[in-house]
Amino acid sequence: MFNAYKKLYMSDRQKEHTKNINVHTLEVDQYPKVTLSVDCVIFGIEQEHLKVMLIRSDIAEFRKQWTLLGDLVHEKESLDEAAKRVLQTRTGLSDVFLEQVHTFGEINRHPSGRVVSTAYYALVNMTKCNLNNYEHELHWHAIEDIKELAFDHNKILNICVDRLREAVQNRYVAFKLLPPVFSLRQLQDIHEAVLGKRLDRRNFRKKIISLDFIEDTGKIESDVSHRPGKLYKLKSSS
Amino acid sequence: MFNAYKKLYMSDRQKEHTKNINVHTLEVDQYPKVTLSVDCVIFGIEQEHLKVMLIRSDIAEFRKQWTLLGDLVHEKESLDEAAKRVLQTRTGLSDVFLEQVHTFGEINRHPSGRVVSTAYYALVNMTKCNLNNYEHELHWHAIEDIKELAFDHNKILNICVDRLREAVQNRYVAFKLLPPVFSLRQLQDIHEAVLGKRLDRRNFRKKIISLDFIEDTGKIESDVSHRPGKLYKLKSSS
DNA sequence: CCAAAAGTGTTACAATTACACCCATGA
DNA sequence: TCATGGGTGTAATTGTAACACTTTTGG
Repeated sequence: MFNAYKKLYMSDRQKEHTKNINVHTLEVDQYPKVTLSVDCVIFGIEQEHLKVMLIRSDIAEFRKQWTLLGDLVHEKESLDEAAKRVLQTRTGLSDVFLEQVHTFGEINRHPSGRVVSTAYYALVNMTKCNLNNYEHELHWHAIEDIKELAFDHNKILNICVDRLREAVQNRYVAFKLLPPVFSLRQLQDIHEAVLGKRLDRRNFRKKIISLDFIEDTGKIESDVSHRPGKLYKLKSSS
Repeated sequence: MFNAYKKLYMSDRQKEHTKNINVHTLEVDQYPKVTLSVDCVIFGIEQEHLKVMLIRSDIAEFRKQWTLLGDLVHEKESLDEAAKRVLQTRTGLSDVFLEQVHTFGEINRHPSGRVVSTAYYALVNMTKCNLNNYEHELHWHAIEDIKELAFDHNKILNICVDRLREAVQNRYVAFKLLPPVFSLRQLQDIHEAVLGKRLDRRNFRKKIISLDFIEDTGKIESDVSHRPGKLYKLKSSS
């Protein structure tokens, strides 16, 4: 009743205004639509270097420039599903670490028309990837060697690298790359590659063990030409 | 040449496959499009409580339920611009703290059809807001009192509250709410309201002063019925 | 002089960093 | 026996958390 009363005092212009600005009060069919894509920043580690998967663009404006792996979002799939699909198509992998980072909605970021793109990043085991690199030279690139990418992909890549580093340091997502049984050296190698710096072995061990995620299997490495390291596994509660 | 050679060995199915999955190699006009919206979680502080601006939905499915402030993204505006526009339209404010958080792309999140929505959050000075609450009951709600919202807006709100708390603690965004000259009590009140808990006054002062963002103006509060606090301002280097 | 909030310093605890020697293995 | 990397502890530093009394103002 109080609201009805107020409405009497609302000008037509105010009404019009209020009506038009709230999507949640209206049907959406007649509204402008845009093309949506996902871009996946697929990270892997090889020889203690953080690498990212790139492909050659062949649209005219960016001929021969490298780009991230992306695709348009289909009509009947969510953003997360689209990102999983791109990852699965390019690497053959599913069930890997994949997270949304940011959505890039500038009007002119794509030369062929308006494309809003949501960036995801993934951390995958490169040795398990099944690359389909017949066309467009799908390849891994060390991040320190990457020069200019097509579109706004340098920006996207930089944001995703920051996010990956944050996730490795604070959420220990590097565990997701490990085999069921692993040495602390393997884990430390991943951390060092992602962070791009060496870590103190003693402090690293102390920290990881204090997290109480892992337990000693009693087994050790074999076939190494030095003292073999202990092998650990995730605690069942993790 | 190496690539051309490889192509000879690529099956038609592989070619088809590779071509279709990379948006960056194709024109986009013929692709499926979706409706894009932004949802703004507009935070304010009143009486030491964190509040958020909500409005009543009037689409049938959610009649009378509260929703965040959203709108469709226009054809010629970026996501950031759309979020600024929503904020400006609802509060009359521009130049406030506003950041993108996450994009929600589930297929059935909106009952009227597919709407992908990018969530932003803002922290505004409630006393400067010029609310247009004639229709749909645009109002502030204390976050601890919020029950069920329309759409997936509880989820969006929760993620944005977490983000705001992180930003206040680690990036000190509460400074953005302060007038040019302020007391440490004002700053602490904002922190306490956002975090939902009391902070130790001595530790808080020590921490803030150690950041070296602010300097003493030499002035003190007036018109308070107790010992007046010192007034500070941001250092010019900040 | 009373009520209310401002201002202030020390101690304990936790987390992080720096650092050097011996050990187990394969070659 | 040598080269390689594994395994380990301690001390210094830094950051965080807990805690109580005196001061200044208005009423």
